[in-house]
Amino acid sequence: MSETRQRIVAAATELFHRHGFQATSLAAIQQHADVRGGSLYYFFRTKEELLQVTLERYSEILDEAIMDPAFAGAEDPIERVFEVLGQYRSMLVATDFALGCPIGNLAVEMVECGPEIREGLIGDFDLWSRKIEACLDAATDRLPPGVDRTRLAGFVLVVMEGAVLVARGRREIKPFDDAVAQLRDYFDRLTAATPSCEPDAGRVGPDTTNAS
Amino acid sequence: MSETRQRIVAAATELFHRHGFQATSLAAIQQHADVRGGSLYYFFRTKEELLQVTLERYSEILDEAIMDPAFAGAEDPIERVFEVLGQYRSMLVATDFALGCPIGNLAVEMVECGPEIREGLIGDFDLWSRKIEACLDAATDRLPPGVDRTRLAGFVLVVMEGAVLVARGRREIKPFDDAVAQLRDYFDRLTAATPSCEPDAGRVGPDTTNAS
DNA sequence: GTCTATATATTGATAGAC
DNA sequence: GTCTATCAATATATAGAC
Repeated sequence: MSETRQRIVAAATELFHRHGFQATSLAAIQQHADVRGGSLYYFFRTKEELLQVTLERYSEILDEAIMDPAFAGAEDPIERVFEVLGQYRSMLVATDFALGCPIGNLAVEMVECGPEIREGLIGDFDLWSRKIEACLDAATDRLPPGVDRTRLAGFVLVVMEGAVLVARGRREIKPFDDAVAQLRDYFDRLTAATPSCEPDAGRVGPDTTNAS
Repeated sequence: MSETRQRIVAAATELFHRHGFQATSLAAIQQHADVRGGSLYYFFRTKEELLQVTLERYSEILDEAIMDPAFAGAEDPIERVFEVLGQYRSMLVATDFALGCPIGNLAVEMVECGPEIREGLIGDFDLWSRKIEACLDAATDRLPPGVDRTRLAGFVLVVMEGAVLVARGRREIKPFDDAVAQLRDYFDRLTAATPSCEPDAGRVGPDTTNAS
């Protein structure tokens, strides 16, 4: 693995995340990677081929930057799900909403693209969902018997992407926090739900709904 | 109001929605509006100024294309919320995932932009949320007493944006349908919830969770 | 108001020296 | 492998005739 190639991928990874695919020129990538001239084409035939490699790199970063620190922040599997959301919150606030979800951004931007890009996006979405689903699997006994955990994990992904999108659009963290609080209320009701009327069913109260 | 100007705005409205802001050239807009040459600059000083007008136009289209037909499809206020989501589903399927939410797309794409664009995006988000909130207000008696309906309306927006984003990224409608089904389950649990243990609390069962 | 013609900058990509 | 030099296309925006 050439060290030059790594610098190019690292630069593309960051700039595509920050500015998007179209808004990032190859000249900017070359400058950021300290590679002069068109020697970028020695490693990648087109800009889209570079994006393809970047999408594979994002699957590695997902663990390093999101999942590992989130899982280290909590033992409880359901709390880990919300720790993951907390990682995105931290990224939004720390960068003043400059950085959102790189996969979500590209899913919006790459309307017309080759099949390789599409497969990369789907692969990253799959990876993300599976990590969350594993948490839900570990909490099976606290969820209602009939819950489709794959579907619920997909719902967490949808809420994360939507919350990041709206928060970045509005440039304020409140809509993100509100969405997470609402998802928390849903999980509270799921974990409190019981087939019949049992003592601790009283947790389904109005309080959890209004928690800020 | 010049008729030429209207044609330009209509062309920009469609092309920005379909291909995005950056991917739409002014030449394409001129061609689509049947306006030759740079006479576009008689009405708009910059491309971003044209986008600004387009954002105002989207607030009108929201009623025409989404809210009016959705509200006509159901009398029940909560059903109307899900009819709104159904409108986005129809748009995704009918266009083979080419058209998503124009506001959501621009919220992702317009990272660095002038304050006018930001205000336009926020205004459109506000308008959308208020329409949903009005539905929730009409269903106050069926929701738990303490529910923050503004926050719940924001959650519906987040789920819609996230569901459209993931469905378009994956190019399949299933993640959208799954997210809507999960939101439906949440609403079922909300409307079934009662302060204490009452007869019809049995609706909080495992069945609703697995409904496809 | 609408047009033609064009300025100016930047884009992704290529050719070829070393 | 990495560089310099450059191509051809396209972008936004402007000037000025009619």
